[in-house]
Amino acid sequence: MSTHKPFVDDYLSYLLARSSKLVSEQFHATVKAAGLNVNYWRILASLSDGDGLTLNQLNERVLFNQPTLSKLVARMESEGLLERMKGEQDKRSILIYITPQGRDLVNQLLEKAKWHESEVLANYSAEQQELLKDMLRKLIVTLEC
Amino acid sequence: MSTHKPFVDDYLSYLLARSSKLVSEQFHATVKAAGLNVNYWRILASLSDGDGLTLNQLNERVLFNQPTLSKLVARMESEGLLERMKGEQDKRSILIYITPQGRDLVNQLLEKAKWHESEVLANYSAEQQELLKDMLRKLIVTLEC
DNA sequence: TTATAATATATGAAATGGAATATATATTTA
DNA sequence: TAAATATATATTCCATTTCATATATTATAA
Repeated sequence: MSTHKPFVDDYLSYLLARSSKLVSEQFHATVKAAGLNVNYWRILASLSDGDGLTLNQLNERVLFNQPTLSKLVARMESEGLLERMKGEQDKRSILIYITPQGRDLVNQLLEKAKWHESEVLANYSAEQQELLKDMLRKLIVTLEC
Repeated sequence: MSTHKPFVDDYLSYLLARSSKLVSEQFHATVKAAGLNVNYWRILASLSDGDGLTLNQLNERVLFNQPTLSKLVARMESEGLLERMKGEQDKRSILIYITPQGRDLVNQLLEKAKWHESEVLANYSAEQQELLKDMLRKLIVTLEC
């Protein structure tokens, strides 16, 4: 009898990638039903608790590539979800704001996202949920140095 | 004084996506130095502990799209990293094997991946490391139902 | 100051990825 | 068994992303 464990099942990066993909894909259907794609959703969610970020600041949160985010933001502006304004103090930068239309969309989805998360974590106690998130947050801080 | 916590910093899906991306990107430099891209690496790592998987079986592990994996595997075969063989019992399927060249590459990287992981997790006790991985594995099982 | 370097964002060509569909084989049903 | 349906993989076409670079502005140095 073998107790061999496949490499990937004990490899943190794989466990993170797999769980991340599974969670986000499960919610994808809801996002699409609201007329958004996942990238739009991630951008709006990242701006939801405080907009007026520059493109670079936003990019630090969403972790796209700068040209990718640049194009996505331009498209979202043309679709009425975001607004871009030249920075006052630094005229190279652009500040990104959510429009009322974008706000409506994201607010609906924030509710659904919280509900989905509670479904995903239904088997975990409140303490375990916090523990998991804390470990991930700690990991993120470590990795950002 | 505000204790407001941004939505995304308390949102599991975001924490997973962010930590996943940060971990894998940090290792990306090593992968590239070995002459691979991340997709190749994920495919080889997934086959490293037992090849001869069908395209679909492999796709369940790497979580790409079937056409994407199909093309990647074809390319990797043409570059001498993999070999494809028609299935014996089911001739629709193809079985995917690592070539000696692919094996050499992945073996080098498996070592480095383990080392990188130990760096990433240096701040965690052995118990905490297992706890984190166990929670992620449990999450994956939950999500796959 | 003016020249030089650095930074923020945008753009264009090329590579990549995804949705829909084709092809080949297997399975089921009548 | 023949026809219909299902499954595994490949392919085509198109949208998106990426790499390299351009442009505009700011900061630094001579």
